[in-house]
Amino acid sequence: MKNLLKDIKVSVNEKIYLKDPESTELGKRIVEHAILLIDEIGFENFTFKKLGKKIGSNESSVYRYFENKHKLLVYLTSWYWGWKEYHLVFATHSITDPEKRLLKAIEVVTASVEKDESFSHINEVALNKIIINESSKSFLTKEVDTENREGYFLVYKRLVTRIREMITKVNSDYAFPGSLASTIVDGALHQHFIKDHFTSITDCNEKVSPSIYFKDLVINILNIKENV
Amino acid sequence: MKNLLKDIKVSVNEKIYLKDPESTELGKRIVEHAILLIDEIGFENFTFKKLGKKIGSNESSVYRYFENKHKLLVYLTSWYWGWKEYHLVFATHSITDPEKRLLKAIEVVTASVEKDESFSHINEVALNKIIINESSKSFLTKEVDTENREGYFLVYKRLVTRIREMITKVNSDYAFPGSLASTIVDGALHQHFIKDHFTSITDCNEKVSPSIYFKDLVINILNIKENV
DNA sequence: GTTAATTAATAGTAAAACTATCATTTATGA
DNA sequence: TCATAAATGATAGTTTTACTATTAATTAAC
Repeated sequence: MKNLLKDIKVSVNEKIYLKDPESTELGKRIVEHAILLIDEIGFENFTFKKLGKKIGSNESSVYRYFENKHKLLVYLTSWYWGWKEYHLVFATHSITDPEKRLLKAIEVVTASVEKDESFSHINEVALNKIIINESSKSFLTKEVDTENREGYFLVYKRLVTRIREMITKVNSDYAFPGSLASTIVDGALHQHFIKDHFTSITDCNEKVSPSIYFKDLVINILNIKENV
Repeated sequence: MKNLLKDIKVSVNEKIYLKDPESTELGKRIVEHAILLIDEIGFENFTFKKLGKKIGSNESSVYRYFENKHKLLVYLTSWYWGWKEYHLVFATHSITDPEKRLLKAIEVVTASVEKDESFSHINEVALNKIIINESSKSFLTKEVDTENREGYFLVYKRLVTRIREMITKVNSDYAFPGSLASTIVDGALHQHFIKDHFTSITDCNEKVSPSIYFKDLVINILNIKENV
């Protein structure tokens, strides 16, 4: 699977960038080091000036690829969810049993990225940390409705929709498949965050992953039989 | 209940502010209009200069109460969760049946604030909108561990802990009471957000509230009998 | 009614978040 | 391979943010 995924280009909505960073060497360096720098100093402290310095390039050059750092964050989250979607599709397409399929899907979307799969220039481990710590800032803005209309969050919504459909396949009587699917995706990021920072309010830790918690949750809610 | 709650002072960790805004008229005006202004223009666009102008006062005066706008946000979220905690305690303390108690607690923490209860100078409807849209920014920072050690998030964690304990009372065999409690509190905010902005990925709407979804979820997970 | 505390007004700084211009390097294709 | 276009780099400049410092004016307290 790793090899198959290696050569896939994750496609991101063209409106998010001014110039496709995948189209040039500089663009790739910008994305590569933006990920490392945001992970290192946090999104609030991240600036294009610092990024320019880090890649031995210029602030103004970065501005030719992304309007501002918010758009860059939207780009990174969109890329991440697109990448997760590929993993999900690959990991589940050969599974015919709906229950097994759903559980595998949950495993994929709730799992944290442990080692860099070297998908081109992108460090997925660092990117995953950014998604946990920063991604909600990409939509928690006053511009969310305009940007949503422009399609900035399509990949994310499509991923949630895929899980919703799998839930419905398992139990068509369940009344809240969409809410459950969005709770799993958002909730997993939240559990990952609090297991690292607010340990007292979660049961997740090194041994019990958010995956285990959410699979158990879904098994209970949808009345999946034990021997799946 | 409304009258009882009216005279309670929600206490916020002293380290969060430089000078207690509840102690002076100006302080109250700062908090009152900060809530309205952040709700209006969003946290990113909010500045102490704009707030000073709005209250006919000075930027420098605001700085005497709060170090910066981040601390002000921490203050507001802490106040909100303290206020919610009072509601939860009042609404549940007379209920002896653990299952009914838990469901009432979930109702309280997942419900959106529909009308201003006029708790002194604070507009709870606007504040609730801020909690939905901005509150996660208060802990999604590089300083989260330091600030957590200083007790900035104690009220929030205590509220989650109360729900965790209620869950355990209902079903002591359930393995993830903490994760479930935190999922409910965080997940409810998320459902409120997406029902307003990403309608395609939720089943919540004007008729189906996040409360209904989460109560059903908990009933299923903890095997609560129907006639509660 | 004096003194202390609080608030208001003003000014100033450093950095962020850009925009604009022009020089230089690199790529393309006739 | 030379000319031209495109991309990048360097520099400078603007506005706004996020403060700090100082002093003046109010208000409160004893």
